[in-house]
Amino acid sequence: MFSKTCEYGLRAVIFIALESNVDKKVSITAIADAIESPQAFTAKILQQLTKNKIVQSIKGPNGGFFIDDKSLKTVALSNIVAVLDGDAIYTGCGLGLHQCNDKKPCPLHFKFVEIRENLKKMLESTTLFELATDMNLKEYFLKN
Amino acid sequence: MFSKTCEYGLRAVIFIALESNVDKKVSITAIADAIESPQAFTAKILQQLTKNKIVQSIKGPNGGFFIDDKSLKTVALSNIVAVLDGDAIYTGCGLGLHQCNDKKPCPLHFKFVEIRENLKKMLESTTLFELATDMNLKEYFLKN
DNA sequence: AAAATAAAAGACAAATTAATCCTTTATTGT
DNA sequence: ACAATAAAGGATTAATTTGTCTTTTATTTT
Ligand code: FES
Ligand code: FES
Repeated sequence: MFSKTCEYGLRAVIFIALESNVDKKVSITAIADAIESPQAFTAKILQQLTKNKIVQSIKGPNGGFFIDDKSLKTVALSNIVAVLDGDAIYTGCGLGLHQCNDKKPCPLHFKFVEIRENLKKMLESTTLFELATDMNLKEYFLKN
Repeated sequence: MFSKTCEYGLRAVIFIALESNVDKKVSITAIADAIESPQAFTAKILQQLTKNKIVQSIKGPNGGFFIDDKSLKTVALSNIVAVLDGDAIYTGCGLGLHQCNDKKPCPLHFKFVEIRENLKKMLESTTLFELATDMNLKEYFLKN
């Protein structure tokens, strides 16, 4: 479904969101440990997300990654996926045609678009704030 | 969503199904041309599908690929995806946890499982026969 | 100012996926 | 039997994704 980059990215951001919710910044070491991902690789991913204003970062002692209150409420999972995997998942043809198109549909088009739209809506409607608060109520895991 | 292998495989099989519906066999050249895919690569994919009894093949003049009437009715898209991409798409965690599990769910689990199940059901309920007859009624495309 | 900390940046390396090319095997028609 | 046809099989190459390692830049504490 998603690339490894995107999987690690989503997990990392969710973890940062959780900590940001209690005003903590987290280092790349702490993140890689919490989500059980290759540290250097995860650092690269967070670099991209920082450039794209999904997360914020501060260098030096007591620095680290965090997400400001506004972003926490406005950033949805769809935004993260768009940055890391592009929008093929939102607009691409399930059978790999160059153009997904109602007028020139592949045999799976109408069935596939339905699934794709549901996925899109789900990602768009899931904000970091929702996930962060939800994780305080129920037990969820970012590694296993 | 699917690998290139799977995309080409699905398109190829749908094309073969269409032709088999009118008792025609098709060569790898005709297939690659019809679905606009790299010929040698598509040949490899069909080799796998032949081994897994999704399609049948006959060598030599007047040979080619085809799908027998029984397979046409019993083979669903889910079977093709399973052969070419494995079942990660049916059982894997959306955030890439090693194990997707109701008891130790990732933060996206319950929302993601719903999407995943819908995709699974769609693929399971779409048979080659349905696609082949459907394509005779409405205009669908296997390339663009 | 110097040392320590932590992310950013850049250059590589490894692994996987996508794709090609060449040879072999099976089948058919002449 | 022989030439032609078409898939099967094997080896190789190319491209992309995944992952590592080292250096640089920014910030803070002493
Ligand atoms: S054309 Fe294939 S999904 Fe739209
Ligand atoms: S644990 Fe992540 S989808 Fe089930």
